Amino acid sequence: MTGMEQRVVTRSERKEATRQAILDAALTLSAQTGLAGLSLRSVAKAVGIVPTAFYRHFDSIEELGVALVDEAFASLRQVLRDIRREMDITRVIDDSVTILVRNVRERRAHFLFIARERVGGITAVQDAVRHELGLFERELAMDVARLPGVEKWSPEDLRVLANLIVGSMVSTAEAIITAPPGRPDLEREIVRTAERQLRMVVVGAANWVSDPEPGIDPD
Amino acid sequence: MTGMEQRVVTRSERKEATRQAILDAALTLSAQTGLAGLSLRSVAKAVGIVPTAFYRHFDSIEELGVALVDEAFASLRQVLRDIRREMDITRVIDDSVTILVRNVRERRAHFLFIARERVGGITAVQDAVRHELGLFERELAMDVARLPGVEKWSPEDLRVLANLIVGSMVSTAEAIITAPPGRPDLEREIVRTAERQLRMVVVGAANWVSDPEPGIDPD
DNA sequence: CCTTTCAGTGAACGACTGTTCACCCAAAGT
DNA sequence: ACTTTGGGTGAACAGTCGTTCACTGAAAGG
Repeated sequence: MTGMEQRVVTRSERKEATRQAILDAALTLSAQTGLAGLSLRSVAKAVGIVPTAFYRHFDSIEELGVALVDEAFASLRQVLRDIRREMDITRVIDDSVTILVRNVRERRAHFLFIARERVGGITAVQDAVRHELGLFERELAMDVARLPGVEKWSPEDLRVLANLIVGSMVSTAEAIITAPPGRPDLEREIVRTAERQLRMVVVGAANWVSDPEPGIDPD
Repeated sequence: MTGMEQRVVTRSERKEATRQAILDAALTLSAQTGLAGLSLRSVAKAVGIVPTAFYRHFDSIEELGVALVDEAFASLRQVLRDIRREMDITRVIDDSVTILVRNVRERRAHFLFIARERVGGITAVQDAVRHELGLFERELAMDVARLPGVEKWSPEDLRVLANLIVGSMVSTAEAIITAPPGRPDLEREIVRTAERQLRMVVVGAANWVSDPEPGIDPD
C-alpha cells in the first residue's frame, strides 16, 4: 500500500477479479443455455480472455459448475433463513412474501439458475435443491406447529401444510423470475396474488380439523 | 394384399414406424440431456439407423423438436380436458387428483419433457406451456365460480384461487415425475398429500370472504 | 538488479455437432 | 418385365467442444 490515494491493484486482486468475472459471465450465459449448455469459449469471450486462460482459475468446466451451484445456493439459503427468522405471528404472510420477493429480485440470476437446474439440470443438482427445500419444509412445519390453533394437528397434516406453503413460494419465485424485468406493476400483481393465496391457505388451515385416525369419508 | 393371414408391411408403414421410433428415442434421450442437448447421432444410434437417414423423416433437428413439443402438448391438453370434464361437485378433489396422476403416470415421458422445457427450454416452448396453463386456469376459474358458496366472490379472488389450484397440480405432477418409477408407495403418498392439500385449499375457500373494496386490514 | 512466479497467449489435439452429397437396392407402379 | 420411387448407406464438409502444451511479459520476491 502506498501513502497515495491512487489504488494499486495487486496481482492476486486481479486474479480474483477475473475469477469473479468468469462466474458472473457463466451465470449470465447459463440463463439462456442452461448449465449443461455452457461453453468454455463463450464464457472466455464474454470475460475478455482467451479460452485457455480459464484453466488458471478452474480445473475444468465441471468445477465451474460446482462453484456456480455453491454461489446460487448461498442465495437460496439466505432467503430461506431470512423468512424463517422473521416469523412474527401477526404478519407472517406479508413479511414472508416481501422477504422472498426482495431476495429473488436482488439475486435474480441466482434464482433463475436454481429454477432452471431444479428440473432441467443434472441429477446431483436436482437432488441438492430438493434436499434444501425439504430441510426448509421441515423447519417450517416446526414453526407452524407453534402457532395457535394448530396444536392438535397431526404431524402429517403439519407436513402437508408446510409442503403446500413451500410449493406456493416456489411458484411465486418462478413467477417473479419469469416476469420481464423493469415491470414493477407485474411484480406487484404477483405479490398481491401470493399474499392472497397464502391467506386463503391460512384460512383453510384455521378451519381444518385433523382426523385422529385415518378412515374412509362417510357418504 | 394377399388372401393369407400373414402381415404384409407396406413401405409407408415401415416409414411411419421409423418416424415414431425416432420420436420415442428422442423423447427418452431428451429426458437426460434436455431438448437443447439432443444429438442427432445419438438418436440415430438408438433407433438403429445411420445419422443421414434421419433426414428422410425430418427436415432438421429443430423440426424434430417441434414434433416432440406437439406430441407432449397433446398429452398435456388431454389431462387438462379430462380434469375439467369430470367436474363433479361432490368429489372434485379425489377425481381431479386421480385423473392427473393416472395421466402423468401413463405419459410420464411427455410430462417429464414438459416439466423440463417449461423452465429450462427455449423461450417459445416456455411461453407455449404458460399459455396452455393460463387457458386452463381461466376455464377452471369459471368452473369454480359455479360451485355453491363462491357466488359472491370477486373475479380476482376466483382467479387467485384457480392459480393456487393449478400451481398445486403442477407441484403434484412434478413430484410424480421426479419420484423413481416402480415405487407405488411413494406415488400413493404423493396422491394423499395432493388430495389433502386441495382439501385444505377448498376449506380455506369455503371460509373466505371477498373484500368488496380493497382496504387495510383493521388491527 | 536479478530471479522467480504466474495470469494470459496462441497453436494444436481428438472428439463431437448438424448437414450435404452420390450411391444402393428392394418395394411400388405401370 | 421394366421403370420409378424412396428409405437407408457411407464419406465428407465446416464448425464447435474441452483440454494440453510451450511460450510471453509483467509483477513479486530476494
